[in-house]
Amino acid sequence: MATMAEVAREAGVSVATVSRLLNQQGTVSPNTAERVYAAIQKLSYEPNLLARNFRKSESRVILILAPNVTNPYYAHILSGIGDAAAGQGYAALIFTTGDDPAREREALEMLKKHRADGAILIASDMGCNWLLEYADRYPIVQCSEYDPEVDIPHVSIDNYQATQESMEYLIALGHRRIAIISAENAYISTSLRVKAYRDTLARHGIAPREDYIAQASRDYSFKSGKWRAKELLGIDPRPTAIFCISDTLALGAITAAKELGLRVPQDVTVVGFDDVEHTTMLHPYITTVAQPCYELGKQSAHLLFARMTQGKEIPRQTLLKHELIVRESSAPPDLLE
Amino acid sequence: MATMAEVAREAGVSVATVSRLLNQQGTVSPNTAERVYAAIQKLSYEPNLLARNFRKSESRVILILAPNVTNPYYAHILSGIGDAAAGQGYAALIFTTGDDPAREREALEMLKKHRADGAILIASDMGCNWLLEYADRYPIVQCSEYDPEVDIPHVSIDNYQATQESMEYLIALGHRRIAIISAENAYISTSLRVKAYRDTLARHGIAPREDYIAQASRDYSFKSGKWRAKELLGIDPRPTAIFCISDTLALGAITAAKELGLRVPQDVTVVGFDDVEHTTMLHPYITTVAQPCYELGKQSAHLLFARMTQGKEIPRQTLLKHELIVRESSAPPDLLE
DNA sequence: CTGTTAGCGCGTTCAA
DNA sequence: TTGAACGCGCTAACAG
Repeated sequence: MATMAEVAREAGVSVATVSRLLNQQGTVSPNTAERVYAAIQKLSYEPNLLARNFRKSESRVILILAPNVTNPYYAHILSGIGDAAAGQGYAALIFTTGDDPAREREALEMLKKHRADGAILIASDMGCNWLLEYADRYPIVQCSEYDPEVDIPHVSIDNYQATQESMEYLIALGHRRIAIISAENAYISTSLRVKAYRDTLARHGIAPREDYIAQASRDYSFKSGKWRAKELLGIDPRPTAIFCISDTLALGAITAAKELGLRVPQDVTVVGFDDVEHTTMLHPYITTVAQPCYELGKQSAHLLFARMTQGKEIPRQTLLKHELIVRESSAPPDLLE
Repeated sequence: MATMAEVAREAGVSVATVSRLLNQQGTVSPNTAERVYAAIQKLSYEPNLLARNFRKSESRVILILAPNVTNPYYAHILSGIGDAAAGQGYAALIFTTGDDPAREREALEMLKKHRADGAILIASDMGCNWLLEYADRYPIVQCSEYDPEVDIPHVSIDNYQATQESMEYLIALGHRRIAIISAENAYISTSLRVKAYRDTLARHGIAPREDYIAQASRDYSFKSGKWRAKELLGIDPRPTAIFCISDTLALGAITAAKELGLRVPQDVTVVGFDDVEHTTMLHPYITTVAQPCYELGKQSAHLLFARMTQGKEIPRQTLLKHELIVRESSAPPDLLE
């Protein structure tokens, strides 16, 4: 592999000139520029990023932490981040944490070691005692989840508002016995959705029943959704609608209903959250709140770049637009029952 | 951020000693070792990977090229690669190519620039004229797709054998009018599957009908599967079974059947390929060929590491086990029709 | 507009 | 067992 010194010798100039040309720093006469380019061509020179990055003390890498990479919700966010990063000449280093704070912390060490210039935390619900220290010293942005008490820039949607809209929609349809399948995690999205669920019911004078509030596994697994739904649908009086805080859970609820001989939406309405694409592949298509996953990722990356260049003078919170999409899994309750 | 020199000064030793200790190179007396560790602790020193990697002329990064990151098939492979890489102290740099050879090539330039030590190409159907040059100079491994004519190590499954098993299964069920939905791409998996489809029919004395052979979009989109299936199901005589080369296409075929008022599997059998998890979320559960995606990724990474350490003396082809999983979407044809 | 030069932080000789 | 010294390839400050 040719080095810059060799190129310089070949072109009969100094390394500084070659460097200047490559970095559009200062000015180089068209004449010598041409000679240098010829030399580069001839030796098929490629700059050594190991050396360049070392010299400039930057890695041009951003760290992405996600619970996993197979959940389509995360995958779409990653996609948005990846494209935005590539557009800025950055590479995305993806670390999966499996929701393990220890691995999360371990990954953030990469920042200290100069393996990455900044980090985006996707769906991290960390205690934030020590996270803030990192965010103070390094550019860190959170995506989709965050701690409202902690001052770390983040991109998300208005989970409270989105849930409220879903609930208003269900109530307008005529539903009164509305259950919810939430999840056993500490995500802000989860608590905001549960809160909006309770508040909206209360505002309409509907007393929330504690047995209508179920919790699925922390990773929103299909199976846990199915089990919780079966329990809910066994309650007397049976809920006429189930609001699920993720599409996977909604799919589980629909399967549970079918296995109990209940039709969706005629016998029970099911509403999801996220709008991951594979739910549009089989009937009934799910009524759900669409999140702009790709955009969530893209904006997170842009926010991170802003943080890296402009320092801490960036917005603390960016909320993107959601959208309630009404499809087939929701209908008015059967009032004759 | 403290440097090694500062640690050395603090401990009253030379940088060489600190370095030796950190790299378990040579020997350091327990006495001084302790002093050095104390200094490291006190200054909370972290080695600068930028400098270390530069010095050792290695990036400890492997490049992953994938068409996208949202297709669950790729996502699971990425998951396997990521875990294997992390286990070896490597970071996985994921680049999405959108099936664009230009972007693929651009990404491989990273190898020349020393941004990565090796690369894994997932589902790359490149012409391979120039790919071989790269593979000759750098550690490169292909995952899932490869060119049989080109000598690049790869990990995949036996697509021919797997398809043959599916076809034998359908024929054993009594099917004779079997259609296939393939895809408009140049993947080896596609051509092997189509070939096995034809060969197996022929071996059973069934003349293949060209109009039973459909091609969906190159990325196996749900919609294209649906359209192709609708066309196939409109043919007289109507096929009693459709073999799809991906689960997404199978989902499309099932939807098409439903929209035409046909029941699966009573009126038409549908078989898929890949066994991506979300197909187990809604009925009918698909009969499909399961690919060990995670393992495919993991083995690819191990193969790459072998290539990086042992040079070119590694197996050219690694074939992992597939499995035909019979579920609900397949049944004997209705012989009374 | 161009060349000389000084490190960046580390690993690794070679001597002691 | 330890230390002194060199250089990886590049950028940037300075001098010309």
